Amino acid sequence: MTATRNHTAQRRTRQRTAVEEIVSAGDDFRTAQQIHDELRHADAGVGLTTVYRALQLMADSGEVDAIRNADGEMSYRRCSGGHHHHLVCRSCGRTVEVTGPTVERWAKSIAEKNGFRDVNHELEIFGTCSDC
Amino acid sequence: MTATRNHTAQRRTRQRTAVEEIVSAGDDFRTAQQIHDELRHADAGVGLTTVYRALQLMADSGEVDAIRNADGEMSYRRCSGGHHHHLVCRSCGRTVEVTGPTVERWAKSIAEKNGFRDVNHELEIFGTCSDC
DNA sequence: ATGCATGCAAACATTTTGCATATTC
DNA sequence: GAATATGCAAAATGTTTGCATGCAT
Repeated sequence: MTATRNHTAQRRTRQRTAVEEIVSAGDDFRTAQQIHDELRHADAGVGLTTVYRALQLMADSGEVDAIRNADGEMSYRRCSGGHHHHLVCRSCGRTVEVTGPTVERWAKSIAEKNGFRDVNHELEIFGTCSDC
Repeated sequence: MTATRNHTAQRRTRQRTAVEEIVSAGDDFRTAQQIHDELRHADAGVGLTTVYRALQLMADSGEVDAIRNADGEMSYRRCSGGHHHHLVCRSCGRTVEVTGPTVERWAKSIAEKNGFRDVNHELEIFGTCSDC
């Protein structure tokens, strides 16, 4: 058989590039709609549908982190690389990435103690930041 | 001034009781709609709107845990009391409640180290359970 | 030239709200 | 009897999909 195509053939389009640029530019989580607004503001001419689709693809490929905010909306942020968690200010929304071997180890061990394998976890810490 | 009423005067109604019973009966997270289905099935005669409202009140008062599932729907589960986290089998959905002073302390300390106050957190651990 | 990507509008799904009516206190 | 709770239908919200057209390859 011929070489297996990695995934789907990703095509480089003006709008997909625009979404990537906007996402890469920021440092915090933004919803698809916020990103669409910014693109609109920059006259990038990218439809909301396309933004949704682009972000989904980017999330699938691990290019961005996708989390769900308190309102149940998806938020996206460029991924800083490794595994990490988020410390979110519940007042202004400021986000700090945190990592900690402590939790990693704890989660893994408690899961295995319960007979779970192939473990991973999601952690969000909420608080009020110093500016608020 | 007259005594301040604690919150709103909660009234005991047939339907609110029915929701509480269904929630107390189960052990896993269910969406408002699933709970409504079960009530419907039991001919409890409780409207979907009421189920939503009842669950919101119960969540506010800490009577149930409310989390958002992967699809962004709210799920509710009777609260076993204290603060805890969930270990979820990604194959069969089995849920184990876990607690751990380790994470609690870690989350609190890392948050405060970043200048965050009034901290709380949400943690979900996913894995494959021994039965799967 | 081929076929994935786009974008509009419409479909969808979940949750919330307005308001008349029923029920609890 | 006063005030809250209910329930329907409709609104609101966020996201997805169908399909004709455009564009990258």
